[in-house]
Amino acid sequence: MGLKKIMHPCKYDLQRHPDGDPLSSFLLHRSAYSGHLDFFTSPRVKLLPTSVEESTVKKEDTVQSKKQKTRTIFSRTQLYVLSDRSQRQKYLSFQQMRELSNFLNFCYKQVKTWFQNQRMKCKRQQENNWPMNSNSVTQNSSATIEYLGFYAYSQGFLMNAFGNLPTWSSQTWYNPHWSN
DNA sequence: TATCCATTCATG
DNA sequence: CATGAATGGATA
Repeated sequence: MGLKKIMHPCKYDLQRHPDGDPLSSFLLHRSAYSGHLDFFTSPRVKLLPTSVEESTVKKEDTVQSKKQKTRTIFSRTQLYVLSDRSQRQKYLSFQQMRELSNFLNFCYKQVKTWFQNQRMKCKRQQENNWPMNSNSVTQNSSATIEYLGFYAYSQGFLMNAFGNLPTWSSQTWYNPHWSN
């Protein structure tokens, strides 16, 4: 009727990770976490040590309560998993994306969007005759191994081998709104 | 349905 | 200002 399309409530919602990334904590624990791991020493890593946590502050009550597009800041771990996957596989199917989103704890839509943007970015670089130097992400990282092994990703099974998920399992900071 | 693409717009 | 997540339209 009068309403063309219901605005999804998930659209303009504050979309920040309360925590930098639970994933990394988990991964750190899983791997030989000796003191401080350099972990993701991606060449493109920007200096944001506490930034992640700082970024958490959302402008919730700012007067600018207009339709602000929220730009999600993915944690380095999440980005790593995403890039790693994108390098192997350019296109994922629903299932794969859903599984991935499930693992990373954000919705399918976000994964899809990320992959899309990633493809465009990649394309850009090729068109610009980029030197194609440094391989972006570090080739090998325990993260991938852990991540693959833990979730038996290739198998298509979504089960955690350890049974007990840390507090961050989901629900704490998972927005049901975004599961679109 | 998803993807491509230009564009918007929040962040650093 | 550059990067990049998210949007909307066009298209298959």
